[in-house]
Amino acid sequence: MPTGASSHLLKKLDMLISVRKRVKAGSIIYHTGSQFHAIYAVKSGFIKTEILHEDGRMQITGFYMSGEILGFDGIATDHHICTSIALENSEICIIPLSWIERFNQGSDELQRHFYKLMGREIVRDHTIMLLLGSMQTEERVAAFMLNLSQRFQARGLSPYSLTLRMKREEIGSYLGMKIETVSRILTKFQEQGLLEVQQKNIRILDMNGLKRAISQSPEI
Amino acid sequence: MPTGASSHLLKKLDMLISVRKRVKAGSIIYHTGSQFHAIYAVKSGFIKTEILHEDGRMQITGFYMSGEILGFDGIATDHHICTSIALENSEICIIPLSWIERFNQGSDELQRHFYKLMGREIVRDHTIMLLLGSMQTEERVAAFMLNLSQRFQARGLSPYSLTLRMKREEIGSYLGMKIETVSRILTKFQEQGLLEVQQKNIRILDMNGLKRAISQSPEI
DNA sequence: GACATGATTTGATAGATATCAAATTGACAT
DNA sequence: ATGTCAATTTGATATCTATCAAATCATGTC
Repeated sequence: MPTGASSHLLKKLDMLISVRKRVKAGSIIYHTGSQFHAIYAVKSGFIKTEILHEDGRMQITGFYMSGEILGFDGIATDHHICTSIALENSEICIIPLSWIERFNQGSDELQRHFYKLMGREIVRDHTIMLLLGSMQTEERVAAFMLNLSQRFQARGLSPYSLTLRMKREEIGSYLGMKIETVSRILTKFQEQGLLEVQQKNIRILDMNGLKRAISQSPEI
Repeated sequence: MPTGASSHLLKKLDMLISVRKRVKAGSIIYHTGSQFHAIYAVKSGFIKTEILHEDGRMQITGFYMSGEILGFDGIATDHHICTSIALENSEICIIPLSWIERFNQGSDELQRHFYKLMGREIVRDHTIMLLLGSMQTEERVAAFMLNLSQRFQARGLSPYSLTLRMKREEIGSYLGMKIETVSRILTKFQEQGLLEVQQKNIRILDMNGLKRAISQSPEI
């Protein structure tokens, strides 16, 4: 899974762009159907994006933390297909479309960076498709924890001590399973000595064990 | 689901680019790990892309038909994360990265188009994530058939008569289910009078019935 | 501290899908 | 036509996950 820290570009953007905004936990950054006019870089905090099907079904499509960029879902149609909501008090950088286009005219490098950022979103999505389409629930949860661990580590935090900002239900939605299943698997991992679970605080006790939990597919 | 016909840009590209190539059924257009240097527009035929997990698991991430563009999975890391294989004799346009960048310098409109094309891939991926994460197998198959139907229609073909270019196993991989399940559901749909199935030829008998098959999720 | 509320966990059971095995079909070469 | 091989379908069963119900826990309020 991609670590997601796009430090190189973000440093550039940081110098160029200073349209920062604070968003409170629970507040909506953009919602489905709204006009697309910017992408958003997370400076601090935790953001989720979710997509809604006509029949009312909803699925969380991503969790974004500092250094990651959301909002690309609006480019294709000029309207966002997702809703993005802050999971805690967060700080975001607003990067208007017009800026992107203007910068691109001037800089080959920046232009290529934006392509890469979008490309990263595509890679991330494909990884999730693989996860949802061909892994079992335990494997998905293990992959999720390892992914979070890597992203924490990429930010200078401990890869062994995770503070979840989302509810069990949101993990379940993201991973395509019910809340009870998430809970049971966390309990099981704890019993196996892979994790220590205390509400939203997860301690990874056996990193290799978690990795093994992914690879042990029934087939092959 | 997105229809995927990006006729507007493709007409432009058609005039600008004439690096066409014929690919035989079964041949690989690019493979996982290979250097990214171009994206590919399908002129005719049918292409699949698949992603491979370290432990050997494989999943098909997309089927591409005329007017659709593949290869964006390589932009993020400069190396493709998918392998793309022609499902029948096909014709593709090779659009080198260098051309894209050169064009963008000159034309705002083309530049925006490329962003939109990548954005479309992201929307497509999110739709599949929703499908894999929160639909049951019957609903997924129904959604798949309706999606194909729309894409056939967008190309001037009958939306009621579908010729599948992929095997049942490939449908299963794409939809996150086993081949037997695909087969059983097609049989069931046929018994319900929704479809007429003759090997790879599908006739849609009840379009609204298929749509209803998607929306009837157990929960609301 | 007792209470109210929402989140999470746990248990029992039902339902959906995978697995395994076998039969059938189709395409193609001989 | 006949045989061969791959693809597909079908059936019986096992496994996994969801569902429903209840208990427990955490948090904030009075």
